[in-house]
Amino acid sequence: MQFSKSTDYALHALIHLGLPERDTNVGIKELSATLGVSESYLSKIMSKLRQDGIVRAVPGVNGGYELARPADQITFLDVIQVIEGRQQLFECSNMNSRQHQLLAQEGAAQQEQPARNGCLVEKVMEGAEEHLHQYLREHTIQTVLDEALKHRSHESHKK
Amino acid sequence: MQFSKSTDYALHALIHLGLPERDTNVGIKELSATLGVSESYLSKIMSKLRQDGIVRAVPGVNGGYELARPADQITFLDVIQVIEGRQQLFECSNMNSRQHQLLAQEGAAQQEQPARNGCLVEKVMEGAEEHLHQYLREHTIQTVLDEALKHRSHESHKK
DNA sequence: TTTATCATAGACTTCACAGGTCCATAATTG
DNA sequence: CAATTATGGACCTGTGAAGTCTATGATAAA
Repeated sequence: MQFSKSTDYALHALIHLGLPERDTNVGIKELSATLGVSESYLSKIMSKLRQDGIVRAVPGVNGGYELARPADQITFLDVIQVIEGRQQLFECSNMNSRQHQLLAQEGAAQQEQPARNGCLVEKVMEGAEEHLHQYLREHTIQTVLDEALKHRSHESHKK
Repeated sequence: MQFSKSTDYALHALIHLGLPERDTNVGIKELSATLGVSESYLSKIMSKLRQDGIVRAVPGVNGGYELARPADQITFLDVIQVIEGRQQLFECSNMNSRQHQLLAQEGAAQQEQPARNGCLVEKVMEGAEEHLHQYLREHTIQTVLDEALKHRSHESHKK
């Protein structure tokens, strides 16, 4: 149960694109050199980000990538869902086991409750996932940029 | 990024052990029949739970498993960490990339800040993980049992 | 219009691990 | 002792993460 390295690379790449000093397009060479990942592998990740409208890409000389929208409108959840997919964190694998039938016995016997209300374990997990998502929606690429710049200015202030 | 099926099985097995009607030990046969999983596979999961002190096991005739402590003291987090391991949700894979050096440049230049404060992306993720864990600590096997029994009594009340 | 530069997409490889089976062994009770 | 139950290890298989390589397509500068 861990986020993939691709998610790591994607987030770091987006942060690089969001740094204020560089307003022009950033090529895959610079990105891969900065992150320490191969160009070919990082390319696929960037492609995914482009397909989902997180970044824009222009080919040709002086081409490269740039953020498709302001850094404070790219949430951690956005990035994670693009790379990891949108499958839910937990999925009950045996909804017609004897256990689930037992836990819903009365309703089924009298046909009063035709809508099988799903797995109780799954419900708890859905709550957990929603909590997690809420947090990840509140944190954006800009959040990290702010933190980085705060450190910098704090250091240069001490000087 | 999904919890494994083993976690699913473990949680459902613990719920079965926590049901009030059965006070005696529950064998692997009954468990596997109830959950719809093979005995051999479920055995290994139960062994893990035993090694971590979640359940007790007694071999021999009329042996089986029982909860090692009250159901309200077995949290979802406990179970998940036993099965999935205790590795963190996110780990920055290239802490000495050019990007991290750039984001910590001033401090390094003047040697005033020898302690490299970790990756900023990782920090956000650690916050997310802590949120998730908090939720998972607040939900126990008893939480699900209560929910299940509430449904039952609600149904029989309508009758 | 050619050419160098860049992104894109697909095929392919490697490796680790989830998911699962099977068997031999040990412990317990009647 | 014998039947029953849990434990541990060896083993198999499929899938997906992680990564490389190559051919193709788009673009801008010369």
